[in-house]
Amino acid sequence: MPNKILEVKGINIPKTKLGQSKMDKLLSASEELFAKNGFYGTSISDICKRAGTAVGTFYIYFETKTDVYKYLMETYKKEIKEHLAESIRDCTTRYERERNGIKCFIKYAMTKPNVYNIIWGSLSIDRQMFVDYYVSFADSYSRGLTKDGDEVSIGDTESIAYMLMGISNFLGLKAIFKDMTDEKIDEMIDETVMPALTGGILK
Amino acid sequence: MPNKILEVKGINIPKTKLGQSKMDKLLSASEELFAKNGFYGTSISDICKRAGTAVGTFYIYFETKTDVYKYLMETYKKEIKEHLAESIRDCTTRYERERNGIKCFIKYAMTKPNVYNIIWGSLSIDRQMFVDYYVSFADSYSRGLTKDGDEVSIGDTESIAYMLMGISNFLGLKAIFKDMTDEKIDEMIDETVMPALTGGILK
DNA sequence: TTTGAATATGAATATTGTTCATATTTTCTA
DNA sequence: TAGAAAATATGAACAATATTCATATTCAAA
Repeated sequence: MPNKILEVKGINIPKTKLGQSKMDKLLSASEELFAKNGFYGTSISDICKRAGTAVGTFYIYFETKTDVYKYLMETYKKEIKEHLAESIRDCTTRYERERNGIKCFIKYAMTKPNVYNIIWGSLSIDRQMFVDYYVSFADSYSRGLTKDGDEVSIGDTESIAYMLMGISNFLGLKAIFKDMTDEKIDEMIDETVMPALTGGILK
Repeated sequence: MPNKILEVKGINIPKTKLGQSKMDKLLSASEELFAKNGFYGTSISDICKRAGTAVGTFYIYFETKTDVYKYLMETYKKEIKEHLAESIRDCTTRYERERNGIKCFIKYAMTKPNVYNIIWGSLSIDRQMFVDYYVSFADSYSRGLTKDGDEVSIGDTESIAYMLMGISNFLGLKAIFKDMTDEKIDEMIDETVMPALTGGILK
């Protein structure tokens, strides 16, 4: 649950203990209700009811309903980047970085299936948010791949980055659809995905 | 624009010329407005204004606003499957089928950038629609790969299918973000993507 | 303790998705 | 072709929603 409050446009950071507590409750309630009923299946009054606040309180901290959404997306983005950085910290080869990164991403997605709702759903809510998210992600990825250039297939690094992002994201989807366990995920990555990444998906 | 009317739950197919003309206009208006302003940025009265009908007319053909969305998604699904089938019809190797399939998908996405809005956005609107779409897509893909098993990397075919779907989808995203020309797309596939698919993304 | 800033509140407003009673058009039958 | 039945068109009315705002309460610093 969110405890460190991020600075995001459309968000008014509270300045007192009372305010922080109310905002925290509003954020948790939003996250839970968005996960259960979706963005548009959740009304502000639903959120406020669960958070134990009046509707007006919501609008002290969030300028619009979309802004809570943006805030949650920013939270996930930050969490994913931190998890990924941590997961590849001690790796010495690109192979290891990819293996750990993919496993990490999928396992994160499993604990928060809501990431897809939030990130992909942003296309319906605020296209620019969606574009910024993936462009920024592809940029970091691309830089990393360029550094490890001698361990990566020839060609345009940015395209390779998009390919790898696509692989992680869709394997995450599969894991969610099939409700895979951590063991099943490891098995999939070690026995199918990594061999395909090194030996080629097509023979 | 939609001319052959699909049978979809929530849709009432018109039985007269007048009805068909009205429904066509409502569908075109919906498609254009969803593309420009998104599903939730478009109101029924917006759609009806543009289509030149009364609001009540909308509800003769569509039970809810979400049902127009479902209808458009069904249309795209059908179109994509047809385009893909056509693009790989004369191929003799898996390599050719993948190359043509990926190019075809990306170019289709370029002509209708709205596909992502519709298909990925469906996560926010009707999760089951989204799941059904990709599960059914993965199933077909998987069956195709199994048939060509000797040309495909070892391991679980279904996982490979998800990897390849991820690759196509994210390269399509890149093409849209960067507004790539057909030539640039061909270049990307031929010089970066196909070598990575056969030689391995990681060395 | 005092005082201004921060916060809380929920009734009021404008907009939306949806319904429905009524009017018109189309199709089919006699 | 007449005319009845089915299909379609219409927009005012309704319930639910996101957002605003005037007022009341609480907080934090002096």
